[in-house]
Amino acid sequence: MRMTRSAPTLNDVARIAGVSTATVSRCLNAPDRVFEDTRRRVMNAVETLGYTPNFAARVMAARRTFTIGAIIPTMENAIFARGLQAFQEELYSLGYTLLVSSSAYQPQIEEEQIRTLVARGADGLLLIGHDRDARIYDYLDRQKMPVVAAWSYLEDGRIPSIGFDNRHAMYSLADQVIRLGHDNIAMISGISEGNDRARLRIDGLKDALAAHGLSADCLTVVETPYEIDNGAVAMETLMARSPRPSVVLCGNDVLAVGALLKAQEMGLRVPQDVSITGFDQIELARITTPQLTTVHVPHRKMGRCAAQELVLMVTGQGPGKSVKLETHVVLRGSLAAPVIADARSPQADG
Amino acid sequence: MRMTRSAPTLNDVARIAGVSTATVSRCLNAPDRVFEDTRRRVMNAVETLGYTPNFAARVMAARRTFTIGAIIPTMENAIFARGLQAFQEELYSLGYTLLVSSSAYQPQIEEEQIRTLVARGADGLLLIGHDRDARIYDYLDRQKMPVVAAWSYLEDGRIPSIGFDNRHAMYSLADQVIRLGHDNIAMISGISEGNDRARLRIDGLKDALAAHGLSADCLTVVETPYEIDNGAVAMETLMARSPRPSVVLCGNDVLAVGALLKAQEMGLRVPQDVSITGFDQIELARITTPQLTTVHVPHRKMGRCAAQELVLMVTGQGPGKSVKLETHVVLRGSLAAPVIADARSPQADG
DNA sequence: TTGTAAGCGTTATCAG
DNA sequence: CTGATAACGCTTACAA
Repeated sequence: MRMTRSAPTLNDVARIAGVSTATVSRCLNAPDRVFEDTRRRVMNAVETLGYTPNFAARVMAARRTFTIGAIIPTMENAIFARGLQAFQEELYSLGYTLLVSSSAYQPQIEEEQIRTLVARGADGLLLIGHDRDARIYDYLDRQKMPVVAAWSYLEDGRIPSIGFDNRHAMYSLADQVIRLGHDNIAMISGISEGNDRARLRIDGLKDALAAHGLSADCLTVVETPYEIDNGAVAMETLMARSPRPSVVLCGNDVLAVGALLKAQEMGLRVPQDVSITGFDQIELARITTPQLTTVHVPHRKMGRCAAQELVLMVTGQGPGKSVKLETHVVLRGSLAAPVIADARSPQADG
Repeated sequence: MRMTRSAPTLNDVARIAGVSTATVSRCLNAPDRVFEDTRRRVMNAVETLGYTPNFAARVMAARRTFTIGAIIPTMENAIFARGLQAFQEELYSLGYTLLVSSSAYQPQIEEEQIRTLVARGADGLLLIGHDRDARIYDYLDRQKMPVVAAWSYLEDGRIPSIGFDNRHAMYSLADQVIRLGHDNIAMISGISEGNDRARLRIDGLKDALAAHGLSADCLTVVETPYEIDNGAVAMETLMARSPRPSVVLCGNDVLAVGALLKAQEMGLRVPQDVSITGFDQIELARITTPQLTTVHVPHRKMGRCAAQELVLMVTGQGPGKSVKLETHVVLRGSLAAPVIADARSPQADG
C-alpha cells in the first residue's frame, strides 16, 4: 500500500535546479562531467528535497545492481557469522552491497531464495557447499549468474569453491585421535543429506579408521540437526551403548558443546571418561571447561577471498577459480588418550 | 558488466505462449482471472524458458516491494541472531522478504544502510534501539517510511518500540545482587555513546545503588565494545583495583563470558572470589562453568511481534504502537553472596 | 557541458 | 477473458 507517492524524483530535482534530468543523473554518477556551478545548484536541490534515487529504476536503466546475494543455512549459530561478516566487509570495500538470507537448511527454501535474489538482480551469489539439485545449477547457468560455493572445497564442483577440504580436515583430526589410542569411536554428525560438509566429515573419519586398519563396522554415527540440545540428546544415546565409546567426534562445535554439557551432566569426566571433539573453532569451543579440541577454519580469510573472487567473476575479469584454504587441528583439553579401563582394548600405536 | 542480456522477459514468454504480456502477467499475479487453458500454455512457456520476473521492473510498476529491511549493529555474535531469525520467519509467513545488513555499531554506516534500504524500496524498516541523529528520523519521516525500533522500549521515542525496558531490567538484576550483600560493585558495559541499551543498563544499575542508599561514587564502569576479549581485558583492570569488587555486572553475556574466563585464568574462583553476571541470556551464558546469571530477554517473541507490528504499519492498518515485553532475572552459578573476607563491609539486609 | 529522448521489464487501466 | 498502451524513475547514447 504505502509508497513513495510523495517521494521526490529526478524530475523534481531537475525542475528545482533548473536543469535536465540527465544533468542531475550525471551529478550523481559522474560529478566531474558537469560544471562545478551546475553541480552545486543540483546538489542543493537534492539536499532540500531529501532526494534519494530510486533503486529499482536505477537498476532497470543501468542493468546492474552492485549487489551480491548470500544464502546461508542458518543465522542462529555462529558457524557462518564470522566468515559472512568478512565477506560483507570485503564486498563493501569493493563497492558492493550484500544481501543475506537464510534457508534454515531446507533445500526448497534455498531454491526459492536463489530465485528471489536472481529476480532482485543480484550481480552474483554466494552459496554454502555444493550439494543441491542439478536443476538449480542449470537455472543459474541459464541466468549466467556468477556463483561461488564457500565452506567446502571440491575439485570438480559445478561452481568454483572458496573453501577447505572437509574430508581431509576431519581425517587429520581423526588420525590424531586414533594415534592417541582410541579405537572405540563414535560420531555425532549434522544431517548429511544435502550437506556435503557433513557428509565429507563423516567420510574423513572413515578414511582415518581405514588407514589405521580399524573397521568402520564398529563406528556409530548419529545424525542430528546442528543444535546444542541435539548434541546433548545424541550424546546420551551414545553413552548408553556398551562398550561405551572412549571418544565422540562431533560434526561441529555446536554439537560438541551439547555433547560436553550432557557428559558432564551425566557425571562423566571429560576427557578422562570420554573425549569429545568439535569442528569449526567458533567461540563456543573455547569457553567451555575443558575447552574443545576442534578444527580451525579460516573463516575471515574465506569470506574475504570469496568476495574478491566473486567480484572478479561479476566484472567479467575471470572465469572463477577455486581456492583451497588450509585448516588445522586445534588440540585442547577435551581430548586425551583413553584410560585403559577394563583392559579390553589393545593399545594402538603411537 | 554482466547482466541478464539473455534472461527471458515477459515478452519472450508472451511470444512463445502466443498471448500478450498482460496475460502472462495475470497468469503470474492473478491466475484465476485467466482461462485454465491459456494459463497452462503460459506456464509451460515460463517453465521452458526458466523465466523469473524481473524484480526491479515489478517494483517500478507495482510500486511496492513486499520487502522489509533490518539494520543490526552486528552479526558476529548471537545477540541479535535469534530475534532476527524469528523476525524473518514471521515476515515470511506474512508474505514479506527480509533484507539484513549490519552497521558494525557505526552510526554513519547505519545511516548509509538506511538510505540504501529506502532507495531499494523497502516497505518498512527495523532498527535497533533509539539513539541516532535526529536528521535520520527527519529523513525517514519525509520518506513516510514505516519504522520500528527493537531491543529497547521507550515511552516517548520518535518511532514505536518493540522491546523491553533495559533500565528496569538491569535495575532488577542489580537489586538482587545488592540484596545478596554485595556493596563493592563494578560494571563492564558496552560503549554507551549512541547505544541506548548500554546507556540504560548503566542507569539501571545506578538506580539500584541509589535505591539501596549506596553511593554511585564507588561504582566503576568500564566501557568497551561487545567482544569476549574486551570483557577479559576489562576484567583484568577491575580485578587489579583495591579493594577488589566482589561482583562485576556486565552489559551483556559476551562481555560476561570474557570476564569469567579471565577471572578463572587469574586463578579467581567464581563465584566464591568474585561474582559475575551477564545480560541477554544467549546460549554462551549457559555453557560456561559456572553458568552465568543473566537477564532473560524474549528474543523470539520480540522478533515476531516486531514483524507483525511493522506489517500493520506498512499496510496502513495502524499508526504503529509500541509493545513492552517483560524480562526476568535468571539466577545461575556465577552469582553468589560475597564472602566476608576482611570483615570490612557491613552486611546488607535480606 | 548540457539537453533530448529512447529504452529497461512490469503492472494496470481501459477497451474489446 | 484478453490485448493495447501508458506509466514507473532512471541511465545513456546521441545531438546540440
